Amino acid sequence: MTRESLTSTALERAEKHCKNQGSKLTDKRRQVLSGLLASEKALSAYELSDFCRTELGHNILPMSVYRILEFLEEQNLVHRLNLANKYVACSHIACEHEHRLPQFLICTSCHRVEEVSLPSSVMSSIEGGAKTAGYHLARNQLELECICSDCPA
Amino acid sequence: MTRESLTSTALERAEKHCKNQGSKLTDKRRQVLSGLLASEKALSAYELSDFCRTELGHNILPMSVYRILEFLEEQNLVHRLNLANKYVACSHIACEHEHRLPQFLICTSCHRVEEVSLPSSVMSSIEGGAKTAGYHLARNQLELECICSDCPA
DNA sequence: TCTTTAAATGTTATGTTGTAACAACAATGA
DNA sequence: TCATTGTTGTTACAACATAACATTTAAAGA
Repeated sequence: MTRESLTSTALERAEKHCKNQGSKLTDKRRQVLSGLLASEKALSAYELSDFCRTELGHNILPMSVYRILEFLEEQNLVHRLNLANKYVACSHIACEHEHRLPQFLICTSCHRVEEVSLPSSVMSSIEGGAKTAGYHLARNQLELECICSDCPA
Repeated sequence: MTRESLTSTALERAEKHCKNQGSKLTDKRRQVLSGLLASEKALSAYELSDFCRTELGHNILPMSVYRILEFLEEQNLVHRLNLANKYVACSHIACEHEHRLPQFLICTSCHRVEEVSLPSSVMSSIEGGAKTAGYHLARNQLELECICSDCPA
């Protein structure tokens, strides 16, 4: 499947998903989401604002981008990467898979991001280690600083 | 052991450690490190600058704090938490333990931080998952967003 | 000791990320 | 139509971080 058709499929599903939730995927929200889907890598809100303007011709100021990203994150359509202060589209919008607890491999060099699913035994073992220390996990989202295969070690 | 004696022990060891590395723990560096050791929780560079001034009477501007934290991190005396944009003193300075790959449980509510060591099997399993996706870990430092036992869930 | 050099710190300016507060506009339902 | 709510625009500012250059301090060699 081409990137374009994947994107349009994802946008259709996102629209249905929002409707099911009783909210709306407005034009601006669709533009921001399509920007993230078109990007090869994670983008900050400011970068995404630039990307939408220069690549897609959509003028969306950073403040609006923040608000829209917040909305899209509530809808599980995008993920915020706290380790990088950047955002990625959820890689499962266009596919049939149920949404699982996400783990992210973030290339610190080029900001390419891979969304993976580690064995649940790993996550439960981490959770167990936290519990021993008197903590419990606030988000089961794991973010790992990596180097991808395209970047020099 | 009291917090004060732990701190002075840690500072002594830090000084020796630096000397072994051919570098120096200057007055300012010692002040910044003692600030972090005295703090109950992770601090940003600006917060640490304030803390040193108001609690310890040491005037160190944020720019210097950044430089000094960079130095202390190279010496493995402090850790930068990318998830919170804050810094903590390494919890192993004063103790005999060898420095292992650190994992951090970070309370997102009060910024209290616990430095733990998860089983190496967990880390290797994570590393394996990354390798499958064509990534390799850049830092074996795991940062987990948690809620500590003192904070309401 | 004196001089030279390098390291550390001070200072100013600016870039980047994120939020607060309020205005304007649009969609919806009574 | 009018009121209400939700969405977006706009301005201002707070917090985090770095760049560039000046000044001071420490170390090393003559």
